[in-house]
Amino acid sequence: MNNSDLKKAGLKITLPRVKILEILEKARDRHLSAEDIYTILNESGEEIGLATVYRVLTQFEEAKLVIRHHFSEGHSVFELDLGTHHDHLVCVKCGHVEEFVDELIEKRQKAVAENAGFCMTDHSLNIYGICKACQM
Amino acid sequence: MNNSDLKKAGLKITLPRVKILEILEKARDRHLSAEDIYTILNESGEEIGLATVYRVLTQFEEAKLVIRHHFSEGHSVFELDLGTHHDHLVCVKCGHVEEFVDELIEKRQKAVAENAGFCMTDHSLNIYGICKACQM
DNA sequence: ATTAAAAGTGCGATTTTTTGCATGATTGAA
DNA sequence: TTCAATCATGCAAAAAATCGCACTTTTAAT
Repeated sequence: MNNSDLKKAGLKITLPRVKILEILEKARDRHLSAEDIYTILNESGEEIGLATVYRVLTQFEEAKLVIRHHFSEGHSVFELDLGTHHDHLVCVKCGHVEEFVDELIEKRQKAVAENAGFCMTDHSLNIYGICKACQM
Repeated sequence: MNNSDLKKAGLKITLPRVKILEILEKARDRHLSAEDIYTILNESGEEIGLATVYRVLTQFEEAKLVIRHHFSEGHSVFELDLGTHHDHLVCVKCGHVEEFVDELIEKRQKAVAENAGFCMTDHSLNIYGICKACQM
């Protein structure tokens, strides 16, 4: 995920966008909220407004550079969209996120949608719990 | 779901709470947001503040009278908690919600969590698509 | 019925997220 | 390079969601 991906998406290459992409790259195991990203930017001395962070993330979502998730915390969190579909295990204590794919579940989802007469466009499965590290 | 359920939850029986429960009862096929409920209250002439609606819904959630969902629209929506776990098919056009349970998916979820060393506390599966009615 | 304790409500203030607008930066063509 | 067109940004203002506090209402014991 780099500047040429921005270009492809019809977005100009600007400091806020490059920095935000970098931050998302470095946090692949931990999905970040807009506020998280804003804090990280501030701490590294970048003078980027919170409004810009929200705006950029929304644009990235539209451009399919990132995926927005609505975990049960309330606010949205974001991760880079690497094109490979997956579901999530979310630790409710530390926020750690693990990804998984289960073909059987995928298959059954399709079947459920079909049975109900739905034309499936998307789906999201989140399993919440306490991760290994937090159990100790 | 009635006044005695409020009592059991340690909540006093007040007009806002009773009215909000009634509204949720009548909208079982369509999950409502706080704003939706506020609008319905206003239209039926009740002078209940938006803050109260948010507060009551949060209390209901804590009391396990309602379940809060984070569908992809962004804001939370609520449904009565009738005690039977289920997942959701959500129509992205009309907001219609259908419930389903698939034992195979349930089983696989447990297995996935276990394999990852997670102690599962909860899970949510939403399938988004166009419902039968909206396809015509 | 009366009443005191506890809990709930509405209002306004606060926080969180989004938007509008004037200024400033990026881009590709000359 | 330079320049004009276009798009982005920051700020302040607006919406959306939440919280604090003074005032009511509910409750259940009398």
